[in-house]
Order: sequence, then structure tokens, then C-alpha cells
Amino acid sequence: MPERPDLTGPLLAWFDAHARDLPWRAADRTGWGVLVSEVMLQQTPVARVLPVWQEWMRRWPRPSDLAAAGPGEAVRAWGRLGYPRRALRLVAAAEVIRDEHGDEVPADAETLRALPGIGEYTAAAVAAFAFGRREVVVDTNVRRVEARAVSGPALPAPSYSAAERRLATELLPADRERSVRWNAATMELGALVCTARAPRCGECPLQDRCAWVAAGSPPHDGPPRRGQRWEGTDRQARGRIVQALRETDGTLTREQALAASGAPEPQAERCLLGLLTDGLVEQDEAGGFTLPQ
DNA sequence: CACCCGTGGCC
DNA sequence: TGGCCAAGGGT
Repeated sequence: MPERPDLTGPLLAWFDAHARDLPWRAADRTGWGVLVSEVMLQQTPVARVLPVWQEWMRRWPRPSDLAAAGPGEAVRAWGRLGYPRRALRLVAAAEVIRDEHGDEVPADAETLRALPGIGEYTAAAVAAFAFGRREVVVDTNVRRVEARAVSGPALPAPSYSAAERRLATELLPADRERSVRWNAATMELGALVCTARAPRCGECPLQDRCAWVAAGSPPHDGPPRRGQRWEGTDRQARGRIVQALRETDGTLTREQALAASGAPEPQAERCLLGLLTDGLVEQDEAGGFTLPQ
């Protein structure tokens, strides 16, 4: 096993000086606040999450508060964060936490992992950042930082591999408190400095020991990363229907809902049915369409 | 494993 | 201008 340059020292020092002052990192943070932040941050930038998270914490400071509010209010308060099924899953997770965990967010990753909407990353992140556990936390930032600093490519492979998991495990400091800071620091470096496009290598604490920089910062040479098309997709049509329901106090007729989708038949109908299946939309006794009750 | 699921900002 | 990207998860 070849010796690797020490990344921990410079990374933790950089984090001490540059960490953002985010509310879910505050000293008075709660497990619930951290869990909600992690779910909101899935595929969604910090700047967009901040105001919605503040509002959620004000209205629903405990899991039981959200569970009592119900999925419709959650989807409405989700606003335009995207992927509103996350709001549904947070309500479902809140119900489990209230009913099976005494309204307290579990502290261990395995129990967290069993909650709706909590996958490997989020379970590890909540256990580490809310409860100080030593966990291997690997998100897109960690993958990119470790790929560049240790392995050398401009960008990691499209899918998370066992080798990456192994590397992340090896790099994680043995000391529990340092491991928590390491996880946060690596994510922060990826978010602020070691970004996907136009990384600020001049500001990077790992600059003098980065494998990618040592190789001359070669451009990404792997297969082109397939972009997500948008115009005309079901996701666009579904998003328009849910947004129309969010903006309405009452219900939408079938005709109104289909029109809101902006999609032609049979796509519009398919999307409306899909939303019903997913529980993002319900039909009342009169046949009108609403957010879930 | 491949694909689906929203949204908006940026280079 | 538009492809690319953002603290992923579920199926």
C-alpha cells in the first residue's frame, strides 16, 4: 500500500477558516433539522434550500409537527425546491419517527437508513453531522474531491463504485471528532473550491498534493455525461400540474389539471395518473384534483 | 444497472 | 444560448 500525502491536516485547517455559517450546522442544531436539511439538499443548491428550511423549522420544529400537518401542506411548503416526492417522504419519515422512535431522530445510520427517503448518503450524513458519529459520508462533492486529489481524473465515473467507497473509508480519519470535520470539510471544499466546472485551484489547500493538478489538470476525457433533457418531458408536465395545485386553495377540474400540464394527450393524462399513483395528487369525492390531504 | 423524479442558475 | 450541474433515492 503506497503512502499517500496527508490531506487531513490542510483540509481541516482550511475548513476552520472557510466553513460557511449554515443554520443546520449551528450549535443548537437538532437531529430533525439536520435530517430535513439533508433531504432538501439532495440535488438542490444551498441558496435555494435556506429560506424553505427556515420556514419548515419555524412551522414544524419536531417530526410530529410535520406529521400532523400532512402531505398536502408539506408539498405546498416545499415550494419550488424540485422533486416534491421528497416532501412526501419526509412526512412519511416523520410519522415513523413519531410512532416508533418517540419523536426523536435516530442517531445511528442503520436505523436512519430504514426511513423513507433516507439512503446511504443521507443516513451517514445525519449520523455524522447531527450526532457526531464516525461515518463514511460520500456525496458528489466527496467523490469529486477524492477523485481529483488522490486518483487524478477531472471528474469521477458516472456511478459510485466499491473502489470509491473503499478509498473514502481509508481516507476517513480514525479519530471520531476529526472524522466528522473531515466529512464536512471535504463536502465544503467540493462545494466552494473543488467545483465541477472552473475549480478554484489557487485557493485549494490540497493544491500542492493534488494528483489531478500534478498531472497538469487534464480535462475530463471519459464518456460524455448525459444531460437530462427537459423540454417536453413528463417531469416538466408533472411539475406544472403540482405547481398549479400549489397555487390553488381549492381543487382543479380534470380539464384544468390537464391544461396546466402544458402537455398534449396522451402525455398529460399519463402524468396526472402518475401523480395520483405517487401520492402527490388526490381526487376528492366530486372528482376534483387536489394536493394530498 | 438504467432510468425516473423538478427546478433554476451559471459559464 | 443551452448543456451542465446541484449535500440522491427509489425502483
